[in-house]
Amino acid sequence: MATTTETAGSNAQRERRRRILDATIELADSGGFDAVQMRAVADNADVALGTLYRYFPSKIHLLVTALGREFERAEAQSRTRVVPGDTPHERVMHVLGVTTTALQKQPQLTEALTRAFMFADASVADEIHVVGMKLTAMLTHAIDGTDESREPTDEDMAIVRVIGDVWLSALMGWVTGRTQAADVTTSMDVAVRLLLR
Amino acid sequence: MATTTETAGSNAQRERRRRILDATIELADSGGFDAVQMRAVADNADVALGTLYRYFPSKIHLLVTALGREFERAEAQSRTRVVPGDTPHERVMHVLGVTTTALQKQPQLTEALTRAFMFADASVADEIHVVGMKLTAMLTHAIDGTDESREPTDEDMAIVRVIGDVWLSALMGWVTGRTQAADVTTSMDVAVRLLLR
DNA sequence: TCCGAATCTAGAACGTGTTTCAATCATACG
DNA sequence: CGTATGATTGAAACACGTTCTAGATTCGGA
Repeated sequence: MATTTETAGSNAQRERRRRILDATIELADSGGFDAVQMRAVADNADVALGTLYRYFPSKIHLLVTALGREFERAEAQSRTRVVPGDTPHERVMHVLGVTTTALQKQPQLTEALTRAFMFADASVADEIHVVGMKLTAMLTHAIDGTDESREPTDEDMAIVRVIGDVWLSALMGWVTGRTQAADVTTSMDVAVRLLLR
Repeated sequence: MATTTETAGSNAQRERRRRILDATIELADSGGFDAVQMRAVADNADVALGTLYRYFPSKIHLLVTALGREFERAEAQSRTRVVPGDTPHERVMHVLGVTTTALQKQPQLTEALTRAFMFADASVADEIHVVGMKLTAMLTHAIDGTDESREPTDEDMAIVRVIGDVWLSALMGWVTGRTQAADVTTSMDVAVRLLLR
């Protein structure tokens, strides 16, 4: 297997990388996007500012990479369980509900990661793609339910993409303080009802 | 009628405000979000930096207000015409197609305004709301077609909101360079097909 | 017309993302 | 070992959004 970014370099380098991402999450969790200041991340991770920039070329790269790591964790956990619910609608809403509840418990972290995701440009396309794949995997798994053998249809994929778009918009409204947390769930419910009928 | 922000103040003040927004659009059109630098806007509009900040408390307010003015213009024009197409699907796609084509002709401007819209927080809620209403008006008008008497149903409104969310996500992908211009149209077509059936 | 208040101007200054650079340190290779 | 190569450090410097200040200008009301 080709060495990925996570496993490349010496032990000391992998350690530095981990410390940087840990510091990023901790700062984001405590104070949101604005609290993730590059000097503070470098200090908390015990690296020099220049080193931080050698590992992550911008604040956006840093945060989107951290988002990928969190998503990785969430998706791994979700993969181990059967999604409850008798219909695709129920199952999709369950996944979205669980995820949204988790995000609401760490609003500052969610704000930081979502803002970074929204601001990311083409140079972050790879990390963005990772996140998109994980979300797609979770949602198609929910649509198909326990029928492991069923391949997601093109229609399933299209629906999942639209749901993802609505979810991002709803999150955007929430993290920017324009809507309430409950509105996220409402939006998703309406969209899922329109799409899965 | 209550004096709105656009009509308040002396002639000189209305002139200053117009010059500022004109300079904003011009800079955005030529170089996108990054080119809209507050010092440059102030210079091009022949006002002092402090004055610019007296009129618009942040770069985001400035750009979202400019977006509102552009949307106002587009919606006024669209109001004067009958949307061609025999079905809601065709008519909605026509409106989205025309709008998307227009945006693609000014990619830098679109990038600047879309990024500002995405980044706007609660303090810009009023300006955001204006934009949302105009988009909703255009789309419900397209769904209902020539039947002026028909009131948009709750379902219509819900569909329009979902379409707006998908549109924003698609635009986001495009202005950040992660997807091609044609992908915007494709996304919209898929979403509209799923929603208007 | 004159005065006080509001507005405008020019410019300095500050915070944070980003870049740069010389000096030091770590590592691999002869 | 010794050395070359690259990584890391510490610190300065730059860019741009934003804030602040002191003086000039404009405006509305007595």
